[in-house]
Amino acid sequence: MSSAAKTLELLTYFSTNWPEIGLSQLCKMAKRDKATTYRHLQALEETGLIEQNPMTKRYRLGPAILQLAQTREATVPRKLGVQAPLFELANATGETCHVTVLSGTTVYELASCDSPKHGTRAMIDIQTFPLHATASGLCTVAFGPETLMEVALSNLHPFTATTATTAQDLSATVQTIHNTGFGRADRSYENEVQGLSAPIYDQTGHLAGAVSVASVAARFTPELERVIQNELMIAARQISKNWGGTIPAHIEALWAKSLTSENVLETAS
Amino acid sequence: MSSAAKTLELLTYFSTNWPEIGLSQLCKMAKRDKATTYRHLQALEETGLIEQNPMTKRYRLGPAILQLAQTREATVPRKLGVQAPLFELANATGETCHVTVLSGTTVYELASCDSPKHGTRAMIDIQTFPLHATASGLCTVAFGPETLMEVALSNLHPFTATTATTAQDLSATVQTIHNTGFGRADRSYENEVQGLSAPIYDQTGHLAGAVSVASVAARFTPELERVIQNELMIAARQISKNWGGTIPAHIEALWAKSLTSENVLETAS
DNA sequence: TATTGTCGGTTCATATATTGAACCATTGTT
DNA sequence: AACAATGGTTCAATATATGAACCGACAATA
Repeated sequence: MSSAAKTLELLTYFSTNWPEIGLSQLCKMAKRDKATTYRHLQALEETGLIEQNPMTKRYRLGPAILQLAQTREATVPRKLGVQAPLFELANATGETCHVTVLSGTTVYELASCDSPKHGTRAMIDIQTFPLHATASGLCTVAFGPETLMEVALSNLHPFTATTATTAQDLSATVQTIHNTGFGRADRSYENEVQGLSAPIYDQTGHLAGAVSVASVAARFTPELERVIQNELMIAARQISKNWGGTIPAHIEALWAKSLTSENVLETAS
Repeated sequence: MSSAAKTLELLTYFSTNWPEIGLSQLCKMAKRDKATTYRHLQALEETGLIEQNPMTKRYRLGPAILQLAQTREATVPRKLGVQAPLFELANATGETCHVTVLSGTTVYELASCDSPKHGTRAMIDIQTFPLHATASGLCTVAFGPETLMEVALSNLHPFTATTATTAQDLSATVQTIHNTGFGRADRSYENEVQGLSAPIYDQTGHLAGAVSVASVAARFTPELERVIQNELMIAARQISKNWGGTIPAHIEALWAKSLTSENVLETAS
């Protein structure tokens, strides 16, 4: 691992739950030497990516981050096209919703929106989504570049009893997604969370990310699932449009089929 | 210079004007070897700080930036408390306004706001403000930590004919600011730009940044200066309040004195 | 007040990771 | 077809990162 990579990795330890970190603590977290970590922090501080709180002597993310974020959003306007549809989705479904983006072989959270409807909510507080265990991740594997499957296989960490931990499990799960057009994670990342997701496309015509709904598993029903799928389609289409892309015809076909068969199921029951 | 620092420095070459950069171009800009730069870019890409546009093969800022920005703003809510007062300031003065923050010994731009009032505007497109040549920088030197003067002295780059380039010039300029409570830069960064600024404080009680107005020098008059100073005080007070601080009494005293003497000047003329 | 533990920060010999000239494969231009 | 860009890769030389031990400051404890 390069020194630069080690330095950059330090940034990932900062989060809204853990916004300020002291030197010693950071050493423990990163499992590195104090002197090394200190020098890395200094390099980060020089560029303004982190700064030291003069009161507590602890470190926190710095102002340069905001600069870069502004440039990023000006370059690739992603968040802008996400806010409204995501808000709609959260309200329509009454659940917590996320939008993730694929960069390289990693699925990053771009935005999330909680619905105020229920007291209990599915809370997901991660910055990168595991490919094999979350609805977003699985959806990305299913419709993203081929190479993602290998990456997913290289880390099959078992989060819960239903996490796919073998190549067979995973490819079966992905196969289902290929057939339905919706990502699905049945308590496979957290025990009480049921995830559903749909792919998002941008102007390149390739998959750019996913939009997902994380339901509290206890109240997940087939009716709710249909509602969510319906809203996911709307959100995915809108976000793709805002990003300069469209949902490919083969996905739209899958969705149409999915809904039809479910309607049949419904009328049968 | 550490390898990590070199890696991080690459990020500074991305801006809204120059949002995507190819490997070779970046090498030229950073004056580094291609192999080195490539490895550095890879390190940045691994953490999602940059990504490669799959169409053009060029690099651009990545999605992880947005994550970090969200965390930063949740940790230290700066932008939030700036938007409204800055907008007011731009409208009231009819000029381009900036808010800068001090982190370590560097003055970063946090936000800017153009007024639509005039066809010509003072455009400043930089990410870090030179301490010795801009109103914000000078104001920060004047009211920030003592050590800033040394840093300022170590780089007296002559941007224009009126830039302070000697220790005497600089300390005279800073002395004036100490006396008036307003930063001032008379065409010392760009030939057509006249800058005025006021300090901002946060809950630590120390200087946290500056708010500034960049006027087109051709239309700068004593009356406009008074208007701007007045609006700067309002903005500085409001932003400091939003950041959990207040303008120290000695600064308020300077401002009160400044305004009085100017009123005298006005009635005299 | 002496003791202990922890904190942020620093030093220096050791050894490991970084470097860059030269090279390759593609692509687009003349 | 030759040329000049581009992005990407290799490997010996060496410059750079590393971490155990150390320091001074502070806070809690006895």
